[in-house]
Amino acid sequence: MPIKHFSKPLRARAVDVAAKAGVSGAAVSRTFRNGSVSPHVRAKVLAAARELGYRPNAMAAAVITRRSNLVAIFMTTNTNSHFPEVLSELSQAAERHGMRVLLFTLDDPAHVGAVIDQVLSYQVDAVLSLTEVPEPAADVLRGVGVDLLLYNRASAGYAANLVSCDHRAAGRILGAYLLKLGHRHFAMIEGPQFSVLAQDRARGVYDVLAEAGIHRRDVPVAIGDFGYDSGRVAAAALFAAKQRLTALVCINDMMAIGAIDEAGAAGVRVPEDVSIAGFDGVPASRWARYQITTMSQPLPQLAAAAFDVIIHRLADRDLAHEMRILSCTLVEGKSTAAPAA
Amino acid sequence: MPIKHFSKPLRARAVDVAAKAGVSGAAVSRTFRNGSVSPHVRAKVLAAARELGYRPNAMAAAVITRRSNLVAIFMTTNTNSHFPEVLSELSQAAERHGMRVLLFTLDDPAHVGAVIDQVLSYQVDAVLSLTEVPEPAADVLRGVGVDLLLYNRASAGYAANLVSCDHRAAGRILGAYLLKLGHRHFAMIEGPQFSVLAQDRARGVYDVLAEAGIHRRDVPVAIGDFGYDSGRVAAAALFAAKQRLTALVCINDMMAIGAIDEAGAAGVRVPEDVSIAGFDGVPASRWARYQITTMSQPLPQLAAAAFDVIIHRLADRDLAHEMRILSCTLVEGKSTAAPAA
DNA sequence: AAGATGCGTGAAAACCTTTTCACGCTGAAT
DNA sequence: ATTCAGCGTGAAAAGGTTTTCACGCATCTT
Repeated sequence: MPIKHFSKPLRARAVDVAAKAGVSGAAVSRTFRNGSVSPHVRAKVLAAARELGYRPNAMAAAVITRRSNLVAIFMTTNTNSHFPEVLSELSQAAERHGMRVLLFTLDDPAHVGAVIDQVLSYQVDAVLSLTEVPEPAADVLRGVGVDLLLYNRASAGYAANLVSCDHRAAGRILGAYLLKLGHRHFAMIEGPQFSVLAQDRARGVYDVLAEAGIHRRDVPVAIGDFGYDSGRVAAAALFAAKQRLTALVCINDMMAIGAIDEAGAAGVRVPEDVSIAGFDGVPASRWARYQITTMSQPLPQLAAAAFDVIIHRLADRDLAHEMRILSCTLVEGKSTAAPAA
Repeated sequence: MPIKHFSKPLRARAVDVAAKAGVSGAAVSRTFRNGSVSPHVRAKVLAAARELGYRPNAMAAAVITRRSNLVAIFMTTNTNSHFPEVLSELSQAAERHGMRVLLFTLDDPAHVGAVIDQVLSYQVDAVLSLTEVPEPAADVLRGVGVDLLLYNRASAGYAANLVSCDHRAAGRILGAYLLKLGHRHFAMIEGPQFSVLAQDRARGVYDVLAEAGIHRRDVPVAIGDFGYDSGRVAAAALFAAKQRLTALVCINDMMAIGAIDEAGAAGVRVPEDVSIAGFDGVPASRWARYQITTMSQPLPQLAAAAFDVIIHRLADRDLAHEMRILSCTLVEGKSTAAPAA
């Protein structure tokens, strides 16, 4: 008679509830899984369960169901701007769909194999990644039939599901807004080369500028790394240049904030001398000091869409890859205005 | 023969590996759990496992082991300041101890019962909370023998494990620093009444001020809600008051940032006219524009200590409650200086 | 009145692992 | 030469659930 002495206070099992209610274990299971049970039996089961403090064992259920109701979320330390909001939206969206969030940090590239092992060991139903997933890892997931959903990134080189914003369109909208204000002399703080998201935003801006007859080569560019400090450095370089400049587009809010602070230090007035705009809609963009004009991302809708896709595909296995692209909305702050005459 | 048609590509089981390796299932289990296996058998098992892409099923293991290696983390939407760092530190610390993080949002008080049900259903080994846990919920956890660890909060009314900073001592250190600079005219932006953490910090400051002969009633106070805007409003009120003021202590960095911005708007120079200091050490406190003097929290050490406690108690059940208090360190920024003569 | 239909129910098989126990073997102690 | 301890191993039980299947019973059709 193996496995006998427990140190934990042992919890009630379905069979205990069944005994107490005078029904079979199957009835208990059906009651908790909304199967068809007569109201009479259901009441008895519920009463017994309450009395015993019974809670179904999700682990045991997962073993037989082959569904854990777990979604792995991949994050990085060096995380994107509005992390708390994103994570809490996701966790609540998960909860609404009866799923739970298992969190993994995907920092060390050498370690990603081990993470994948853990993820699969826990039988997650899907993986949602806030960060790049190396192709080999994605291959492993596909190999065992676990869905991978890229969250708010530009699509990877390989096929995967995608829920993201239309960053290029956001670039167009922001560019158009500045053009409409009357700006003709632009500069840009772009993101790292590898960031497709950053490239998309920039491309949108350039598109609409080109349509207005402003050539890309006439737009001075500095490159940043998405961080505050790099925004300051980049802005300093652009301000120092001789070229006339009335509108500075920063590829994310953090760098826009750095740029505004640099403007303050350099005696450049915002928005009187130069308009500065960003992307993201991070909380700090709304601080009274900054009030940045920015393209804000629909965080709750993104999270909802993500679980929509996940649930959808879980129900209807082997569907084609799904992509959901949402649009960003322009938030008119006080960092932009018509250029001086 | 129930349960026959799988839609998922089915994964290799231990018994499959055993068959391929020509050993028993027990040997496979022992190999993966570092039990005693001869090198010869271990090699055969590993080879077969690799070939089949086998990964142990953590769910099935949890059922029989009664250990899930899962730690529930409770967060809130309206989250504390350096959330990304905290969460990534915790997730990595968990990984180092062979544990995984299951994330829950504990926003809606009416909903906390349901969350606890889920937590227990997933057989988590411990709960680590970044937020207040209502006493009834804590009681339920204690009732089933699941450890509750309060993370960076002042202790709750009830008994629980605690890993936190010595906020009162931090208050003392910061107060002493300002006194040493020569300040005698203080004001304070405190936190909400209900926040014991905020009260602790304030108490520390008042303690050291009193020892220097400055009475609490001579320190003007404004109350904020930890947010940027409330920092501005509070600072505006204090600047407007007649009373002389050379040092403004804000109970967290976010409000200190608001206060600095308000000073800028009100024509009060920092630190020439007034020194401003905060608590936390959030990333924005290091932005070139602010460079706040602040009491920084030892985030990595906190996370490590948390899992230390969890592992420790898991190994040695029914130990007394454990408390680990770490100290904060003073970061001298540029928002403080000796008062003008 | 006889058959068909439907629904709620319980017994038992199934899910995938871990752990106990007994067994055979080797090498040490008597 | 015998007993003893120690170790690696496999068979089988255990863990807590879900699901199938068959069965009884009531309701509906002709």
